[in-house]
Amino acid sequence: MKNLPHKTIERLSQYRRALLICAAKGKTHIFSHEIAKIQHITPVQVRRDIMLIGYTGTLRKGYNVQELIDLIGDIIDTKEGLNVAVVGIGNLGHAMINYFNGKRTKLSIVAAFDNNPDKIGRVFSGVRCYHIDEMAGIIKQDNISIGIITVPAGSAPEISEKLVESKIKGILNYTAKPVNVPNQIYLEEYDMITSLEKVAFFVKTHISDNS
Amino acid sequence: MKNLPHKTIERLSQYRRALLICAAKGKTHIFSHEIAKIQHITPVQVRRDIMLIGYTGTLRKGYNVQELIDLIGDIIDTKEGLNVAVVGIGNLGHAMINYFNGKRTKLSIVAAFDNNPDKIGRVFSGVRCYHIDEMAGIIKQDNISIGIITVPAGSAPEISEKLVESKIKGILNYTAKPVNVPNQIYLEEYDMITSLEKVAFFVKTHISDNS
DNA sequence: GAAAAATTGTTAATTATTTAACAAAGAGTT
DNA sequence: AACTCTTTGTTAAATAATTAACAATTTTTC
Repeated sequence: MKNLPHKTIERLSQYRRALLICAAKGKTHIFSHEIAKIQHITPVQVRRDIMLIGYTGTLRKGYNVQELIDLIGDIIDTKEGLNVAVVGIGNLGHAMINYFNGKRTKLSIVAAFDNNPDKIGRVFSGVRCYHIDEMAGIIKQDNISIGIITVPAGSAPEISEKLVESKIKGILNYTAKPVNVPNQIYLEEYDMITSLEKVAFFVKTHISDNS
Repeated sequence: MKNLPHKTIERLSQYRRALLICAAKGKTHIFSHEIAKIQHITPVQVRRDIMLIGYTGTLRKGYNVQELIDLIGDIIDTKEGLNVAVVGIGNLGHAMINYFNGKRTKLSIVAAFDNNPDKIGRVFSGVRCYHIDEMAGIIKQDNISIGIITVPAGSAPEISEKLVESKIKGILNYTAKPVNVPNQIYLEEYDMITSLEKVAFFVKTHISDNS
């Protein structure tokens, strides 16, 4: 169980989300093919992922929903939780904060940063916005481990540098501009234009090869 | 050159973005290792991707920036372009529209849909918002091929169904809830919580194995 | 003009991920 | 109690993606 594949990690997060919904509906057990259906993947893949984390279901009854939720939590969460900051309170940053509001998770967005004076000091969906220059101080004070970059693409490198200086541990960069960070910092980049262009490509070539 | 790997498609989109910036700066040629540096990948991978699309650089001079931009365009764009609609004008939908504004690309967001009466009829960053019930009509009339779902997770299945009925060809689902579509429709799903949980996991296990 | 350095293009090897195959075993059926 | 069906867990095979290795060739340097 030492080295889980990256893809498995992603799926575990998704399984958990689906399982929480099932639990809320009062479902106590679930089959691999049911999870698979929800996630549009194969039952084998679900079973294999679950095998990798060392959980065992009951033959002909499936997996215990709550146990599986808890186990996934043990794997992907930290006990104490991690604090997160959003840098850039535009629409995207705001969406990010809203997204998390109410989601009970071990990840909490505890601060936001921007350089627009109109935003400094205001509280957005429960998250206070500070000036970017206060970043190092707040990140230390609030023990923030992860920074989400949602500024305009042009400012991304500068922001990422500031996050690095502030001793951040992980960065999620949502701008179209790739940033460079020392490699003890975990960096994940995602860009919506690429995704849309990818969809466009497959629409163009009318390949329909996803489940 | 028939079957490009999915990952290559994504990278081509990213290369092009980087190349456009280079071109704007007046750079006429670029080496594989320069592109690699920008994208944090290896030069071999860049060369291999470029090989796959059948382009050939000049030994010791690198690739012609403009030619490469044009060729990538031939591959991932359609000649006439494709029209896109955003469903759900919350922060995320709004971010999506802004993101695209001014980006010269063969993809145009030409319509938005929402069910909030306050938004119907308004124009957001140049994109008119219609009621969700008008979807089928507008999608047909404006020849829209791709739908981006940015509604609250709970409404995703319903919206996706409406898009399918409207004969959409590709869907990009940004909600945390996976949707089911017939498989001649290309579906791409992305969910920010999963990404953030993934970063958290790798921060937790302080693995620093990305370039 | 020979040698060294740089850089592409490509095949082969490696690694990562998914899928197939199937044994094992519980539950229901006759 | 034998038979059938279902579903898990796991090994093996297949597929996909990345990386290594290196020949070929142009430019630069001596």
